[in-house]
Amino acid sequence: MENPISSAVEDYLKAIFELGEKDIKTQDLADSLKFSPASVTGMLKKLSKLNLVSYKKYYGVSLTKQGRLMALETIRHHRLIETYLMQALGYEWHEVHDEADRLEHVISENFEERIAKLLGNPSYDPHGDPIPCKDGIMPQLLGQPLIDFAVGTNIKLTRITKQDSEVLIYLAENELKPGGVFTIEARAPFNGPLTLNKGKKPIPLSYQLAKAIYAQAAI
Amino acid sequence: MENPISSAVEDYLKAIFELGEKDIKTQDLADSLKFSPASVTGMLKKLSKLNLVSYKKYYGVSLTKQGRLMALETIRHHRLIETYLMQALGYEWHEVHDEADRLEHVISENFEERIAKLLGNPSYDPHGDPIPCKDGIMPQLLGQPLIDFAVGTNIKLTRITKQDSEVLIYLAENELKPGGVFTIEARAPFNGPLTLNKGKKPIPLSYQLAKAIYAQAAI
DNA sequence: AAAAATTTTTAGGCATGACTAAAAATATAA
DNA sequence: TTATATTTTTAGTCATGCCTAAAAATTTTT
Repeated sequence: MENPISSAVEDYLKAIFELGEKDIKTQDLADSLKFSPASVTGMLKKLSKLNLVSYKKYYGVSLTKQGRLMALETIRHHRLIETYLMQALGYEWHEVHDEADRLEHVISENFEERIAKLLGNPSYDPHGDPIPCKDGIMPQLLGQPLIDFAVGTNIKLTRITKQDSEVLIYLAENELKPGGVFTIEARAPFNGPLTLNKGKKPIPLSYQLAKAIYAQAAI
Repeated sequence: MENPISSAVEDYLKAIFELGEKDIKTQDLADSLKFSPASVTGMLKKLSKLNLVSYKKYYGVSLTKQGRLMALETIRHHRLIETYLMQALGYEWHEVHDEADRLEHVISENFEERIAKLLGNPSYDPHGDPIPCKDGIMPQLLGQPLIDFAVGTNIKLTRITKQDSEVLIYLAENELKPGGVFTIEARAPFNGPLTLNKGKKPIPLSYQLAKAIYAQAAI
């Protein structure tokens, strides 16, 4: 009767959470999970029956309070694990995501607590993503997209919202990670690339990429 | 066509390996895995088709070379993880087994290598069980069962072949773990209990338990 | 060696969770 | 507003891997 939650369910809840507050469309979920829309519909019915999701046919889904909490727990696992892999096991930035995607479903409360404590209960992971607290409270998102800053501004990076290996390797090579301080050197018109500088050589970033990198104004 | 190996398959291979060299009976496997004999038969047919096992109906199973290597890899994962959990995360002895049983199926080669290196490529886990090398070579088993030693002998514990929480808690409380040095103080006749001593108070061990604890003669 | 007991296998089911193809609903265009 | 296009759902499959009940093979007893 009281079945344990499967990783499939956890993946759906996480994906719904990450698609936002509004009513999520079947298609968007299917794209995000790389499943067929038909499969998604099937699972949504199941999640609905489990009261993890509120689902209106042809209209969209959103998480119930319970489903949201469950999504947050998985995300907490994921982000703690990513932090731990880098901090304690010397993983590179681009290596952590896939590993965390598997581990997040199997670690115990015990494991979670131990690594959280060891890391000093961090509020942000190595990408600058907030790590939800155990009570489901999410630390605030820090910063705004790079493209929102004027040329000449000094900024401190807060968050990188990309996880493609190639991008992360490029960024890591240029020390573009949360905490890094740079100046916005230039910005080409018509959604052209943006150039950062740290005193060394300038670092060009495509418009798309600059939209995915968040920062705060710095001294 | 080329499917990834499931954890179910890994569990079967591990169980077969741990039941020994000889032809393993369906019933023994079923008991060990806590599945019905019918389910075991079904899976054995599948493993046979995958060339992981050589299976003769009504007779028994044993691992093929390939299956053995796969079993050893899972066991290596398990034992490295147990070692890591205690050494790096401060787990208690009795907490590691279940956690390792879940993690062993999902960690990457990368993870395995990193924790192995961090631990200094250990050859034995916290229970004294040998950790297979990556090439499938198993370090030798150390020691003999406690009941093989004469009263008065000084012994060094090498291996505890039990994983019941309660037993492990009892043993840990009395510092009975691999490396511990004791004297065999007494042994009751007719397969009665055995008493160890370390200068403090004597530690009684049931015959059954004493059979499951291995040691070497010490100074 | 035949009968009885035990073990193992076969047969048939079920839950999970993916898929494709076709039907139905909704949204867009004419 | 009707026709067309798109999205979503339904219907039906399939693989995995467990289960129980019954049949078949093997082992033990008499």
